[in-house]
Amino acid sequence: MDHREPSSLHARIRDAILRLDLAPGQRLSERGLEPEFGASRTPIRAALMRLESEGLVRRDARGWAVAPIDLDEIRAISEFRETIESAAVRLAGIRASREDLEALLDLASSADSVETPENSLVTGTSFHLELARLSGNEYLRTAMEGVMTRLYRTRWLEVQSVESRERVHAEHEALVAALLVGDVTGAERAATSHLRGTESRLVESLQGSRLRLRANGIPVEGGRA
Amino acid sequence: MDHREPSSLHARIRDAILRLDLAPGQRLSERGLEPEFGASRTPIRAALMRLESEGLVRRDARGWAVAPIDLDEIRAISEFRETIESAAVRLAGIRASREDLEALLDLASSADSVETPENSLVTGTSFHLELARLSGNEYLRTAMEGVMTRLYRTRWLEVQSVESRERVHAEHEALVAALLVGDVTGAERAATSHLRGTESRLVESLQGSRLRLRANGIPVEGGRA
DNA sequence: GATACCATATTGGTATACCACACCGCAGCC
DNA sequence: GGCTGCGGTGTGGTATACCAATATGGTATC
Repeated sequence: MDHREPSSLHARIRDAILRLDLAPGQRLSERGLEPEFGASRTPIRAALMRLESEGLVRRDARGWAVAPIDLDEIRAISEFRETIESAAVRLAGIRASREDLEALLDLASSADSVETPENSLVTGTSFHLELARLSGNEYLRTAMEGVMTRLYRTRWLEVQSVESRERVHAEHEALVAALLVGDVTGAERAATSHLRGTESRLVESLQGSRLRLRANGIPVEGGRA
Repeated sequence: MDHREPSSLHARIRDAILRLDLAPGQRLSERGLEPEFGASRTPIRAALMRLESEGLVRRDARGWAVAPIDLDEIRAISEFRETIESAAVRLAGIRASREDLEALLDLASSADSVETPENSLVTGTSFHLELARLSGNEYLRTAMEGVMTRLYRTRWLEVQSVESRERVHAEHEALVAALLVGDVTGAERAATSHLRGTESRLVESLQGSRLRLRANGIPVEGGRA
């Protein structure tokens, strides 16, 4: 690290996991993380417990491990997400002000989200999180946050190609456009088809890259196909 | 407690909160809980952190406090719950086996759930949790668990009258009955109207008992009415 | 050569000492 | 009499020592 570290320990370990610096499935030990993150066991333990509740880290009889990427889990989360997101769209359609929606459109239209995978990932996350916030329901927002966190690592695959990034970009814009003209059912439909397309492409890439990921030492569990 | 304590520290503090032995809003200190629960700060701290992630305890600049009961939050959770529950019913209608549904009907029909407030509370919680489990989606189940936990304390009010308990009992039976004959939309409708009725009665009782609760030193925040 | 056993290192779990900060009350000064 | 400053007390945050359980690897024996 060449600059100071303003983030909390939790945020730093979280980022290491989300950026795949800590590989899925990798075992972690509290003492082993001490030198790496320059903290003692107590705060590291606290961070791990919080990460456990966010689904990024697991604890078993043998100790801690970075949560593996599991195809069946991805499918279940995607299904859950569909519920959350369509409720969020519906409520946002009722409650969001025009200014809110225009700000959301700005976010969705942000051109540089297409430029790099990381931009696309970050902007896409913000978009869905902001949409959930506009539902006016804090619990929907929190649920969406959990979903985005749990899907983040696999979405690295989704944003690799510029075509994918452009498609996501366009679908986000279309969704907000529908909301802006008061077409809530259209927006819901746009959200659902966006998610279904995204999920199937995600699962496909994941299946396609299982061998590659495994070759890099990243275990990929589950998956019927 | 007249019997040994097999439960984890987390479960014991959780129960104390849910049974209102620890009052909503009450401040907690890590050292203060040591003698009360016979553990040292480290595990108490761990339990508090977990309870924080479950929404039963809060942390602010001044320290820890039992989460207050807030009318606006109840409304938001109820709205969130409607989303979760109707998705759960729909998926359970698709995926649950006949045996699963019959077991659920047994649970819903259990006569002693009407007898005492505590029975009604416990059985009702199990019912909705089991229903969510039958959705086959672990994330829906977890979300339902969070919802039931957050609503548990206010539901003490709902289960006071025998009429309430009987009504809940009947509505649960009707919901499963609809699922058993394959009437998924009917079951969804039953769930939604059940929740809406429950919520409005809940909020009403809560408003009605604000003064009483406050008189007992239990703070009740929020509420437009 | 295989197997059983024992020493050891590593794990998370717990207890506790110390720290910095913040609030509160009392006392002394203006 | 009121205001200001200072000390005491209580808070969570951190570091660390110790414990029990377990996995592991090497060695000795059969």
